[in-house]
Amino acid sequence: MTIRDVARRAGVSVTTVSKALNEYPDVNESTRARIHDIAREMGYTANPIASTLVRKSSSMIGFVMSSWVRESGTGFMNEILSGVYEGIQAEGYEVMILPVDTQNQRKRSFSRLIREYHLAGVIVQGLRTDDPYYTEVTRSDMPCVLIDMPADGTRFSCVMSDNETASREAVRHLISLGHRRIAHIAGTAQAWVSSVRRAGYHAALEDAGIPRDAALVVDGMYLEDTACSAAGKLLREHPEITGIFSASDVMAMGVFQAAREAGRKVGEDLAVVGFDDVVWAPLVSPSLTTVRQNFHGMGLKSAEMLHTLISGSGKGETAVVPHELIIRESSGHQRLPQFDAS
Amino acid sequence: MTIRDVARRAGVSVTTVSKALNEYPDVNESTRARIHDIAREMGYTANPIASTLVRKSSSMIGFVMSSWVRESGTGFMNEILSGVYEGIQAEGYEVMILPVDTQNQRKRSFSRLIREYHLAGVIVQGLRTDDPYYTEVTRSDMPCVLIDMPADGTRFSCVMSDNETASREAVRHLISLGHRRIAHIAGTAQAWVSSVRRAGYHAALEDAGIPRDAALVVDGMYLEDTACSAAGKLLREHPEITGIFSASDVMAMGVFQAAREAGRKVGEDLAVVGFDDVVWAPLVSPSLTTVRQNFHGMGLKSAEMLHTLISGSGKGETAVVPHELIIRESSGHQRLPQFDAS
DNA sequence: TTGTAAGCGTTATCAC
DNA sequence: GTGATAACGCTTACAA
Repeated sequence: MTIRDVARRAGVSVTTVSKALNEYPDVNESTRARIHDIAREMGYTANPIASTLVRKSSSMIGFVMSSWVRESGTGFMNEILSGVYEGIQAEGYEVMILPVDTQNQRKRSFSRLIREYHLAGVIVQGLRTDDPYYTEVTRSDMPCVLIDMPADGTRFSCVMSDNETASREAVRHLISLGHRRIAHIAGTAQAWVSSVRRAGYHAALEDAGIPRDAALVVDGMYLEDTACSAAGKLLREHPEITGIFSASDVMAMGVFQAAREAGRKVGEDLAVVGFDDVVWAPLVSPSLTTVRQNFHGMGLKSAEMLHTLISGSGKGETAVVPHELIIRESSGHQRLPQFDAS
Repeated sequence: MTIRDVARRAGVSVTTVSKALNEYPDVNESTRARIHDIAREMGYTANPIASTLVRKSSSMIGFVMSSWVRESGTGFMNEILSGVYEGIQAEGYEVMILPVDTQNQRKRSFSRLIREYHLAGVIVQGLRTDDPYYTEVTRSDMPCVLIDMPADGTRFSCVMSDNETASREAVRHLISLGHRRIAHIAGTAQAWVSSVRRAGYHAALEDAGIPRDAALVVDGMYLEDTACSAAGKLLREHPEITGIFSASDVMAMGVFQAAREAGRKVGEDLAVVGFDDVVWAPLVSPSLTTVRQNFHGMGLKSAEMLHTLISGSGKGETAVVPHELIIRESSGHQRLPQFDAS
């Protein structure tokens, strides 16, 4: 069934049907109503493929993410996507998920895909700033919302947690428990959030008048293994460390392992705070004190902001989604003052 | 840039270009080669929207799943999708994810969406057999692969774990440890896998000559809370139970909770086996003995089978993806014979 | 306010 | 082997 059938049935031209259904102003109110009724009755909806072809713009959006496997186990991609899908539902977008696969990167160009399918806009999540797709997407003039990435222009919107404040609070928590020698396991240098979280760590130290020590900041590359060996080295060379702030929960697990190997007890003689609050954070032993990010909220917000951009009803802006420090066992209890004098 | 530009550049008609690029036989080999070269040089690729419009078939497939939120925390949707995306990559399909949202079910008809977008086929995951979309999709003549669902026709393909054997092995494991009074927390009756897992449970009992007891099988609805209260009731009314086989890891967590409330020690005086091996199964305390499903493999296989169906190069069939019983702490150790005599 | 007709970029039909 | 030409189903100048 096509628009012609509706036109025939309504006794008008296809033009009128198209205009009526697309809510153009230049169509008689009663005609419009009648056409709407008939269309509903016939169960007609415009073929999106045909209208995309002529309009050169679809109601499909792209969701560019790093590969599925990389996020496997943390579960936050699900959260983000559930938010995105909730956000698009009202406006009737569809979404095309475009996982960046480094292996096939040469084969598929997203900008090509986006152009070919006339995607209305894209949401980009957690790409490194040196990822070819990052520049490819952001260089285009496509409506674009970046999650957890900095905007280098006003044409985009951004949604993110307040990573600096969150990190600052996490470290302040450690300080309030009496810790003074606090290390930081940072993420990849190429990931923008890493530098921001590091800044928050530094800010908290400064707030408390604790001098920075570059030797206490190591790169864990967001990988459990790397974090484990980095933390191990740290604990060996600086046994006076009593607190560690890890830029991700996954890396915090590496710290747990390193602590075990170093004969330290997390939650007792070593306080650990993570970042993300992944699903298993409350389940590990000891349960992990961490910064909860509202991933669902970020997905939802990004969908809403993308719609704003697409509809032209607003400019690009940055949205901050509230976080929350979740205190569990791994950060332990208040340290007794005398323990500090080591 | 369109096909006309390529045609102009090659000094042939658009028809010839189209035929050459689509590998039709009736085009001169040298012409074809030249056109290919020019197209590559110009970076031309056919507009999929336009070709979908005329071909009435796209290279996009649908992935119908239950809502994102429902799977949140288990992480297996990621696994399946990572497999699906790996499987489609070679053939160049795109994927449109269609999460079933019970709230908006009336608003969106998938068969309409599938028809409108001329999807080449669909993969359906874990819908209940009484879900309207299940009948909607399976009743259509669309190439279709069902994950974890029974095929009621030869037009579909199915991919699943051997749920019966897996359950049988899980329960046999409990029996081999010396357990005789073994309860089963089943999933929703409407989910097909539930009945199969229950059958496996019964088969294992029969294998060991242990009489069935209907009172030891309860419905946990795949929910942690429901499983918790069901298991609690079970442990209260049948304190002689020493082993519980749960049809999912999530429900096993409900069992853990119920055991705690009943003063039973999982892994010591109560053996628990789950199903799925979700990401946090090794992290809970005690770590969970469970059946590992190869979700990535299921996704991969389903993509391959869907391609077979779409390309017409094969009939629908059922693929079984290997599972594995992962023995951890929750099933405990060999029970001493004298403990049986209670 | 309504209708006619020309596209959108392809592929399919059918002559040449 | 190759090329006009007519679809595909829709939107949109432009004309009425």
